Amino acid sequence: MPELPEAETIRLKLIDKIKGLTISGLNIFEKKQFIGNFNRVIGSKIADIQRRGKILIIKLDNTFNILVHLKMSGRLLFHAKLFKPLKHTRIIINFVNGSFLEFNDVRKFGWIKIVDDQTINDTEFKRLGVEPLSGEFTKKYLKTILLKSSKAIKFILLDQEKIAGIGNIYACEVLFSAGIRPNKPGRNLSDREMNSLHKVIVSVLKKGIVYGGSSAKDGGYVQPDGRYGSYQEHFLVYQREGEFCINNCGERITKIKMGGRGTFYCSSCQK
DNA sequence: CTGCGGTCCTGAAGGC
DNA sequence: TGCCTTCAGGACCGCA
Repeated sequence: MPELPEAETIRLKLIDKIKGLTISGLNIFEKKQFIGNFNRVIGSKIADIQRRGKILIIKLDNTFNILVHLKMSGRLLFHAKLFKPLKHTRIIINFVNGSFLEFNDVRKFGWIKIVDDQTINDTEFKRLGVEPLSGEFTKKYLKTILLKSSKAIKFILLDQEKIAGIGNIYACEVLFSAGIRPNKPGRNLSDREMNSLHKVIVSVLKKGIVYGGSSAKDGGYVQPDGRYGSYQEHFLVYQREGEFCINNCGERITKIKMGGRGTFYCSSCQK
C-alpha cells in the first residue's frame, strides 16, 4: 500500500513526465473519489509535484493544487498516448499533448481533491505531523511524542498527526530493525531504544525510496510506468509469518493483530 | 480528552 | 464446481 516511500517514488518518477503539461480536461468515473471544482484546473499547467506524508501535491501555475491520496489500492499511472479506461480507472487527467494521468483504485478508498494554496495551509495539512525525512524530525521531537503516550509504539508510528507517512508495512519493518516489540507502550521505551528508533525510521524510509517502494503481495502499488517497486524483496518481517528470523536467532516470525492490522515481529529479537 | 471498534470497498483465497 | 466466509487496511466517525 502506498506509504511515504511509495508516494515519494511516484513523485520522483512523475515529475519529469508531467511538469509543464497543460490540463485539457478531466474524466471522472467515480464521483465519490473526486472532491472540489474541476473547472479550476482546466487550462492550467503542472508547475511542480510535492509530497506531504502519503499525500501527493500536484501544484498548478495558478493558486490551485491537485491532491492525491492513494490509500491502499490506488495507482497513479502515466500514459503517453491512446489510453482506454480500465475496469478500475476512476479518474483521468488529460493533457493537451495527448498524454494522460490515470487514477486507478480497486477498493475506492483513495481520492483526488482540488484545493487552493490557502486551504492547504489552513486545513488540509493542519493535522499532519512532522515529515520524518525533514530536519524537523529530531530525536528530541520523537522522544517528546513517545514519552507523552501510553499507546503501543506501533500505533504511535501509524498516527499521522505525530509523524506523517508511516503505514503498516514500514511500521513493522522499522520496529524489527529497532528491536522493539510493536505492543510496547511508547513511554516505556528506553533512551537507547528511542535513539535507535529515530535512526531506523529515517534509514528504513530512505531504503524504501531507493528500492522504488514496495509492491507487496496484496498491494496495489506500482510506479507511474506500471512497474513494481522492489522493497518487498527486502522485507525482514512483513508477510513473513512462520519464516525464520533473519538474525538467525532460531525464532520464527510471529503474526498478531493490532487494531485489526496484521503485525509481524520476532518474539526473540524484539523486546 | 482517550480509546476502541465499525465502516468503506473489491477481489483473492480458503473452507466445505 | 460453487457458494460462503475471511482477509487485506488508512482514515474517519460515533460511542462509551
